[in-house]
Amino acid sequence: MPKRVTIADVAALAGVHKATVSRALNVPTEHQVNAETLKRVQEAARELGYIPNVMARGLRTSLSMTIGVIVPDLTNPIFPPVLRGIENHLSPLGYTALLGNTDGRDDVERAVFDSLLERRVDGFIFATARAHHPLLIEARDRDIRAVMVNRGDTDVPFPLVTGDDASGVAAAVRHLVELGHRRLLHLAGPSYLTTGRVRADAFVAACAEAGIIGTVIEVSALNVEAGFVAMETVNADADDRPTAVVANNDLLALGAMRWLRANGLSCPRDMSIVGFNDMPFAEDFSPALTTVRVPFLDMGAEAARLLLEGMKAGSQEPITVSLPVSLVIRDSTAAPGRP
Amino acid sequence: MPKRVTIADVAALAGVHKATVSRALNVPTEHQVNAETLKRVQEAARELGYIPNVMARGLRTSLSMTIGVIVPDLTNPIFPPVLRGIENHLSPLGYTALLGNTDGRDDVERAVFDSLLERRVDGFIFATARAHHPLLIEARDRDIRAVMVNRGDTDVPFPLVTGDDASGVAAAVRHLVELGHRRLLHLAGPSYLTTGRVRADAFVAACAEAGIIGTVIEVSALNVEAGFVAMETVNADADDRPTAVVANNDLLALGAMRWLRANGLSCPRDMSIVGFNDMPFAEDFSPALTTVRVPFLDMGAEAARLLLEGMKAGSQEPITVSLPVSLVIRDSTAAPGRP
DNA sequence: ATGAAAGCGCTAACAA
DNA sequence: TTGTTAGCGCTTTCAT
Repeated sequence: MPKRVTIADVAALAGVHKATVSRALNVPTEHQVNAETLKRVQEAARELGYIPNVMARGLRTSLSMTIGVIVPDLTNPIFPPVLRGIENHLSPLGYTALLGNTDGRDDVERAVFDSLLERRVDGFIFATARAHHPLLIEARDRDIRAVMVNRGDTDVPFPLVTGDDASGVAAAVRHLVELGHRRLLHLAGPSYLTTGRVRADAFVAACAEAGIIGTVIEVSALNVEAGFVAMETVNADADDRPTAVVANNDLLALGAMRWLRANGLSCPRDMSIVGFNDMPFAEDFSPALTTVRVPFLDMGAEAARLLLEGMKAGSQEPITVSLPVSLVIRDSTAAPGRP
Repeated sequence: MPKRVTIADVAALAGVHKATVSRALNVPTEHQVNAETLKRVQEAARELGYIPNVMARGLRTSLSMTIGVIVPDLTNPIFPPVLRGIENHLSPLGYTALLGNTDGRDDVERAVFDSLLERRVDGFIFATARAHHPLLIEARDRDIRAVMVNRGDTDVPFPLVTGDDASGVAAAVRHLVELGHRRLLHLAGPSYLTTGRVRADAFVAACAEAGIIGTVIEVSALNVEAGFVAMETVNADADDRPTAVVANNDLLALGAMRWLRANGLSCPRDMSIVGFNDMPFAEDFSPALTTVRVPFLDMGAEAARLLLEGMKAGSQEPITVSLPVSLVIRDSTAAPGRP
């Protein structure tokens, strides 16, 4: 809509050829331009309010300087920090992130993926990986540069940036055992998600090591409702019900809290709850949630770094970068039977 | 990275001219192509895995089919729903949203704005408007199509989509008065934000109408810390301290809650609190927050609709669309002096 | 209904 | 150091 000033206009005003303008206005080539000419071009550009056209440049260089970021749902509070981390790393390098939500649906993810391909993104960051994900397999077959974040795929050789889930769960179990808990319940994420499996395995292992009883229930989805529903399988009145819950994520933990309330039970007096992620405002929940903090900002930044590295190298090692997590103890955990 | 199939390859395989392929593959022109040819082209495209190059198309049509969305900070939980609303409206129409965070800094916003201009976005949605915003004035001078969302500018004629703030605040005050409160405090947003002023004015008006005492404190920023800090101006021990707080948004309300806790006071027994926005998980706070629900998803969708409408029309009426809000009563409000 | 030709704005060889 | 030339992949007159 703004009147379009092109490189030709700048060239005319500066009295040089288009190519010289191009050279002058691009950092990597500006040094091969006479200092005076450079100044003249820059002034002409400023005077005309010249704004380079990234589409034209991209067409010529076959580089869009954009990265496609595919997430299940941006309203899940863990993803904004990941995205911010990605952008923090990309922006200074001239890259822009193109966001796509899938709502957890394969057909939507396909559409998003295609749309991003049409925009010729230079690489992808997937937060939607799962076991044997067809889309990731296709991406690999197309020889696309990509990185997975948070969750991984079981059989696709893209780099993965994740939190140290096993340590996190182990720390949570240890914390509960130290408080005196002996019957734990794990609200496990769906087993087709690597986070679901890894954390469940770690839970079982940690319980075994501590010599206590650890039950696992697999939820149907990673949201508050699913957490509530999963809790309905425990008998609220039984004497041998679990005294503490380790949830696959904070949303499930929230669901468990709501279930307690709905059944006239109190957290942590009647049951302790530990979440995972330390999502924003977890400390403001009722009660403040004990949870495992995952460094999502760093996670995003590291994913972006790794992707760019792979793009530059022209090839990618399928390494897994595991970021340290930490247990944040708040008010949702206490010794069993005590407020 | 994927091997690049162009329209020429498709043309060759289908045995037609490039132009025919272009016509066949674009919905608005496909009808001017012979049915048989059309089929042949589509098959060739599919067989080769042809993916149109949006950059090339954009260069030719000078349409990028992208919309720039500028928000202060995506990790503020009210913005993801707005963005989702925008995308929900844009995607089916072939548009993509390009997101930019400003962190509330003018220089960052400038950079984001410029970067979006370089990408030749077809229009803007600003969630960063404020009184006399220089950037918006510049946007208007450049004859750019834009819409403001949530907050407005005082002197720029772009359409604005907002919640019905005045009604929301009035409902909150009425609710508190009905509970028996007579001394209210308003944590007002910065006065350079239209939301800050509009809500503060509505608060004063509502208190006047009810014939009660309404004090206003202007906070320095719209976050939890600022809410906490602002509350430190009230004397926790005084008998005539306010019995209820109406906060400009949920984050400030949260800050007020933390201040109560820090001062050994209880909400709602010692002080009732009403937020604004009904951000995600407001119902899980401690206590569950009474607040004014704003339809952010609709807000985003309406902003996108309005923008596209203005783009098509070639001109924009500076109308204000005010979306209805509703008071959601939870546990943070009660009669004064009672639990 | 289809083809021919031009050109969107830019960069990258190659010359000079 | 600067200019010349060509072309990235697509759409769009204008012919046919």
